[in-house]
Amino acid sequence: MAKAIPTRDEDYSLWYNELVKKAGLAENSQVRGCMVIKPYGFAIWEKMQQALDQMFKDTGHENAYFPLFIPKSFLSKEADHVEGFAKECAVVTHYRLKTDESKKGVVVDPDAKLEEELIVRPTSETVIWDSYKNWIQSYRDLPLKINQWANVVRWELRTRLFLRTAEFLWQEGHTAHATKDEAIEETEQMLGVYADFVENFMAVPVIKGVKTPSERFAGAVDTYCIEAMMQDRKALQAGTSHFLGQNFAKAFNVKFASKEGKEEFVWGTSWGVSTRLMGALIMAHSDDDGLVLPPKLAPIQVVIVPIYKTDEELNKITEVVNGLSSDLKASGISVKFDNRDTHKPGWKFAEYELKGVPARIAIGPRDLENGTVEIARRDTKEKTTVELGNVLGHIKGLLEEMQTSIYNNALAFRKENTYEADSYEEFKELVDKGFVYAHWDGTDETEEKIKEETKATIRCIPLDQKKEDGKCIFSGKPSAGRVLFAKAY
RNA sequence: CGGGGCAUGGCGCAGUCCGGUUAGCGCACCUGGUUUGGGACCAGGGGGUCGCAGGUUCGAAUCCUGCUGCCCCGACCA
Repeated sequence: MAKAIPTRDEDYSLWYNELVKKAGLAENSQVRGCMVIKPYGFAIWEKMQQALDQMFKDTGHENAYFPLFIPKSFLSKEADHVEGFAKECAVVTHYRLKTDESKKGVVVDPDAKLEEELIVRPTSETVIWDSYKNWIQSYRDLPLKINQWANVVRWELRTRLFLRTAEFLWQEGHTAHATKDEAIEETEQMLGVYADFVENFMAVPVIKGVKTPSERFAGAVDTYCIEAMMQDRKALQAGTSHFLGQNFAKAFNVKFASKEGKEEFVWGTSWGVSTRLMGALIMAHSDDDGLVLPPKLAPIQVVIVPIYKTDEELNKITEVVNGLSSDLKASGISVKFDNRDTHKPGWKFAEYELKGVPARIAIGPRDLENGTVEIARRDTKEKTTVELGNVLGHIKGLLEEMQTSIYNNALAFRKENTYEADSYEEFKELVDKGFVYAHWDGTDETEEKIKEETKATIRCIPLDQKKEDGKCIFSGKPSAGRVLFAKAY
């Protein structure tokens, strides 16, 4: 897989930024901390959206849309929630501009001050629960399982393309249930959906787990997460699913009449993944020649490049290509025939490698003579000559093989860079090299001290944690199992 | 918000220390020709308020003052 990818933070960042720009995915906007997603980047995001949306529907969810603005008072209804988000909110205070004295520009009209400021949503729990209050009266209205595709704004101090921008696109699910067990089940189910998507579509292996109290979502009782390893061996939180208990129901007074005729607060969940997944996709698989996209998410799965000298040759090639591409398309494979005469074949090869197109078919005079084509795969760069009649079968097999091979490579990489530490000395050394499983005494203080001294955080308490008695690497106090430590984005 | 760096054509940079012709190079772009199985070559051409605002000077990309924006590292976070 990747060759010569820089591992120093600084160099890796530069490499990543350059790749995102060169591949035509996104660029920094003039607007502070925001990003412009370019057509090719958005096409990949759309593939992700499509797959996720289908998975949400298959698990009984419906889409809806709620307001961008949240009255300030809503946010203060849930104490932990407001504390968690207060420091990163964009606030609308006025509703009008006017030309300034010098007539050269515009200024905020001080007479147009809002009575109650509006917050640009950093997440929608509050507006949504405010609606749910009116939607839910009886157990017959439950469960309520809704998803929203939207943009949110968080005024982060430091931004990075896709990974942390001031405005980002995401999906947020918000559900309400009659019982605690059902809500927990929903939380875990959606974590499973995310893990399934990230592993089977994005070809990125993840570790499912529960966050420690200090890393929990503001307002949640429990936060579940999936954590993935990037090629610089750092961890990236790829998705979260929260069990909200009755916190928001109580804050927004959402009650229902149970079968037994009692009035009870509903139980809630929320879960989300964002355009950060684009960052994960890029950082997990790319090499020095550009992106490596798993076939299931590649906007173009097969590109066909003609090699010709004369119009006559091009015509012959086009004839063959037309047959080929209609066969491929009939099998649900997305094909692009790049017959532009403005670029040479070599240029096109490099361009589609940069964009991560999984398979490339080249057809030239030599092939016309032999009744063959040349098929190259992006991940390994292997080239094979294939008889015309076998192209469809070959491509189908290749795309499937690449999807699993890309995943297996990422999994092997993670395994190679995952360790167990039994002493703090050992831990400090290993945590620079990747994921480290170690014993922890379960206290906030220990977690915080380790973070201060090593920059590593507890990514999660793995769901498949095996019971194993041990001693906390920091305090020496007893521990019942290892937790996952890593440096993270 | 702290620490470091940067701002010169669409992109990447040189020139700034030590002020002085017409601000230069690579890539990209346009025209013509030759090319086309891994980012072609030759010839010609277009494109710049040197981040912004003041100041010093006969003269400022270059010196001084103030401002703004961006990038990287940290704190915060998906």
